Amino acid sequence: MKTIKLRDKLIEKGLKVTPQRIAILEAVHKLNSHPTAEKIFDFVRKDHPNISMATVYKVLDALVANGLLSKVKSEKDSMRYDAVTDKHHHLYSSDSEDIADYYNDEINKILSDYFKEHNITDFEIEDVRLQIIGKFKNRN
Amino acid sequence: MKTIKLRDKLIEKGLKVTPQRIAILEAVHKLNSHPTAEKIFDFVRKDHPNISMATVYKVLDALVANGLLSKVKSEKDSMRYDAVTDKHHHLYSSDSEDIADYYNDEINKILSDYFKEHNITDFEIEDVRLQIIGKFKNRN
DNA sequence: TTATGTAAAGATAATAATTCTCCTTTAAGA
DNA sequence: TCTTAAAGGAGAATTATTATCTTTACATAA
Ligand SMILES: [Mn+2]
Ligand SMILES: [Mn+2]
Ligand SMILES: [Zn+2]
Ligand SMILES: [Zn+2]
Repeated sequence: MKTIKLRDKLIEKGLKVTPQRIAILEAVHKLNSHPTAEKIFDFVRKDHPNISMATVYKVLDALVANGLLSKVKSEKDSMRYDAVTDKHHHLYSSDSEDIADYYNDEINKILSDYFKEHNITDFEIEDVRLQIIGKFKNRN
Repeated sequence: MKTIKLRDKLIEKGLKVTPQRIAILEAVHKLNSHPTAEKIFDFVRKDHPNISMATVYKVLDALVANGLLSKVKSEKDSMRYDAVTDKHHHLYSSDSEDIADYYNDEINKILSDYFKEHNITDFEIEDVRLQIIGKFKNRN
C-alpha cells in the first residue's frame, strides 16, 4: 500500500500523521507475517534509529483501536499484529510460530447461514473466526 | 470429577501423584471458567497455603503436556487454562474477559466434511477451532 | 518398615512483554 | 509564525512467566 494511502487513512480517523505512524503501518504491511512488536521495532529502526519501543506499542494500540491494523492471538506470550483488517481466518503452525492468513468466503457463508438458524443461548454473535491448526508443507 | 479419578489419570501418564497436582487439577475443574494461573493459585492456596506460584506454572505445564488440561488463547497477556480436553469451541466476550465453552457436533461435522473436500494448499489440517466473539446476555 | 534415588516443590532471581510516568518535541491549525 | 494539544522518547515499573538452586517427599525395592 502507498504511503499516501496510509496517510489518508490516518487523517480519516482523526489521527495526526507522524513519520513513526507511517513507518509502523508500512512495516506491518511489508513484513506481512503477523509480526510481533519487537519485529516491527527492528524493522522500523532501520529508517528511524531513534524510535522508542514505547512508541511502537502506543502506535500499534492506536492503529488497532482505529481499525487500521488488527491483533492476532498466539500461543506464545507476545501479541502479533496484522495488516489485514478484512474478515479472514488464520492457519497456525503446530510446530512453529508461523501464522498465515486464510480467506474463504464460501466457509464464511456456511458459518453465517448456520448461525443465522442456530443461535446460541444467551449469546449474541458478532464475529466467527477459525483457528486452523496444522502443518505447513513445502517449507524450506 | 472425583479425586480418585484424577489420581488415576496422573498414574496413567506416569506422573507422580502429589497433593499439589491433585489440588491444581481440581481447582481448574471447580473454577470452571478458564482461569488464569493467578486465579488457580488463589484458589489452591486456601487448602495449600504454602504452595508456590512456580509450582502452579510447572504443574499446569505438565498437565497440559499430558493432555489432562488444555490452554486457551486470550486477548490479554495471560494464558487461560481449561479442564475440558475434548474437542470444543469457545465463546469470547467482546466486552469482558469471559470465555465460555461451546460444544457442537453438528458444526464439527460440517467443518470436517468441508475441509475433507477442500484442502488448503501446502497445509495439513490437524484441528479446526472456532473463536466466536460476541456478547453474553442475561448476565447479572 | 525403612532406606534411597529421583522427580517435584518451594523460594527467589531472572527474563520477557508490556505499560506507565515524565519530560520534550512536533504536527496542525489559527 | 505562534500556540497548543497530541505524540514521541527514555527509562522505570509492572506483570506474566521461566530458570536456578535447594529442600522435600513420592515411589520402589531391600
Ligand atoms: Mn507480559
Ligand atoms: Mn511475559
Ligand atoms: Zn491475518
Ligand atoms: Zn473450554
